[in-house]
Amino acid sequence: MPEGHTIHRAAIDHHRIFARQKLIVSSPQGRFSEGASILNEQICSAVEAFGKHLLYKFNNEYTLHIHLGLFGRIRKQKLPLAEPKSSVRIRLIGKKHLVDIIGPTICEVLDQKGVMALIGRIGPDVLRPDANPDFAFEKISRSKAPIGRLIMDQSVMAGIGNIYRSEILWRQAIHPETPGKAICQQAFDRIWGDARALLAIGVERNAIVTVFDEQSAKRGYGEKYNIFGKTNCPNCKGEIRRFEISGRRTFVCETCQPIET
DNA sequence: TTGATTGTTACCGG
DNA sequence: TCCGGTAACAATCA
Repeated sequence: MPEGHTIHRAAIDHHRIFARQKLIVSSPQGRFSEGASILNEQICSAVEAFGKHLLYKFNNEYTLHIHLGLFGRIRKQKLPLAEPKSSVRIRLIGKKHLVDIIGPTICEVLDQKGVMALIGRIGPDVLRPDANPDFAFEKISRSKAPIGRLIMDQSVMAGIGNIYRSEILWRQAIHPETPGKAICQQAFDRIWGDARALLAIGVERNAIVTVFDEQSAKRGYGEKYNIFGKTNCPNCKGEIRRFEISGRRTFVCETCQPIET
């Protein structure tokens, strides 16, 4: 679930239901009691996403920092209260809604300095209007690491996860094993633009959708991916190669995505 | 019970 | 210094 679009969607949604409200913040399992007590009964001023990091800002200058990792989930419900699942780490309650944060890898309270440090170490987020893509291109064009690794490196550019990685590179006909330094400005611009467009659609539809043929448009659903988890290329029908980049499965059509060096 | 999974970081060796 | 590999952590489902 958690690629960048999930977090941005949550930020927009939670800002809508929580901003300017005094929140009840609790730690049902008691595993985040100190943090919860700092934030409890404070007014939420903003909810923002930076890459896959979610920040709830409060008027007392403290910020709740959430990262869902691979397994974390966010569950929003309308009041009245329901019993939290046993894996709920922190629960936020506003006037009409509650949000449970389930199994995050990061759940902590940051001060202003901590927030600055966090934002400083995250690369430009493809979904943020204030992102500077030049920073990412600069890093990519100086690296000999494969582009498939670089675009998913959140300190290079933020937001892309394992599914979008294979999908974007296939759509842009770029081989994931192409070294960063072999990626020209135009190729990078295509990657950045496609990432931004796809993740924005992901935010809207609350799903990873990278296929836009007539059939799926008419029906409103259909195949969601072009290449991820597939055995044959939808374009040339050839066999798709499956391998790993930094321990994560990657899919490539050697015919449609020729490698450049 | 085992394995797989839309993620990240600390640590270590080359 | 930089790069790649490995372990650790998280929750759920088939």
